[in-house]
Amino acid sequence: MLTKKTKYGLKAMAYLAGIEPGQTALVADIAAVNQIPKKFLDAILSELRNAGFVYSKKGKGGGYMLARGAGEITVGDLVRTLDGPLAPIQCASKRLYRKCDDCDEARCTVRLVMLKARDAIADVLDNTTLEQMRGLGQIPIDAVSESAGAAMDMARG
Amino acid sequence: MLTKKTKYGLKAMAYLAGIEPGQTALVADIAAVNQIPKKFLDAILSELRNAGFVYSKKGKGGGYMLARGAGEITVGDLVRTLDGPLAPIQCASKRLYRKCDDCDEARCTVRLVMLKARDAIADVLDNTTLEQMRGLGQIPIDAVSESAGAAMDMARG
DNA sequence: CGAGTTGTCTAGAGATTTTGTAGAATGAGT
DNA sequence: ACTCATTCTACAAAATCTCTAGACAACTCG
Repeated sequence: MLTKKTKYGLKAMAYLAGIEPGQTALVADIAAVNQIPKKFLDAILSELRNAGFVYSKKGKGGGYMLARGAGEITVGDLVRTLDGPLAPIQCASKRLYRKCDDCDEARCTVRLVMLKARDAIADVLDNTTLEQMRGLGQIPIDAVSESAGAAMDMARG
Repeated sequence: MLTKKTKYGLKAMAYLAGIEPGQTALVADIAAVNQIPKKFLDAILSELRNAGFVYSKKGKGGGYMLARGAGEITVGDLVRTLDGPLAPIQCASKRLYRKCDDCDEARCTVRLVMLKARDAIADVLDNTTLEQMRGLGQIPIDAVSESAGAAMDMARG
């Protein structure tokens, strides 16, 4: 399960993807609209800024904006930044791999299953950009929940 | 990320799936072979027992065995029992759904993405049985007799 | 029956992570 | 100067995770 921090971060990024390009949004506004504690969101956006996803400007007329186009930021990368590896267990992670100390890796069947789970998760999250995520809000719900594959194709298209 | 508890539980179940049908395994042996703290494993197996996945017998000659065939127990159900929902966020869960309080569900794009992630995860874990998981670990025989074989022999006493 | 074996249950300790808050500092604009 | 808004450091309550202790209950064997 993702932490609230990650969920808040994704919602904030979706918000930023929705404002006019070149405009900035205030933390206070993002927090109010999405029901996120303001100070907590401060820290989250700060982290996203250090990771290069958003650009910030202080003072009057300041605020946050995306550092790149919404079509060039994937949900997968945001989740990795805020929540850590996509894989269910770290020894099954590809980008944030770390050896686990309680089993022999080559023969650990749990790891082999989780490797497949990781690929399935990454296939969804790494192929969904902020722009596509926003687009999901305009699709009738039953079309999304009905078939993951069909929805994916739509999102990719 | 899954907790260690879940990982331990899966490893223990894989172990039980590997012994002769009708035989029991001691907690102490499962713990030793898989490097799991014995008392912790006690609690985990107890939970799996309450959930109906394993059968236990007290006293001399006792121990644990699978309550059903290894082909009838899915990794997904084990993970749900030990770790909770498969979905990255609970409002995107199907079997363990719970409303989230910080957003309007129908329009929450984060939820819609995580619904697809959930489907992808469930597609892997619900379609992988303990038997299939064990199959993933099939390796050359000479490699087995080395350390795993010795450990197994030790475990069977 | 009695002794040894093995799982069961309750309780909780210790560590870590999560979810925030407070308040001063920094930089930008007017 | 003054205000606005992000940034930084520090902290703390709450929840969760990981693991242990110890008494207890059920079982087998002789």
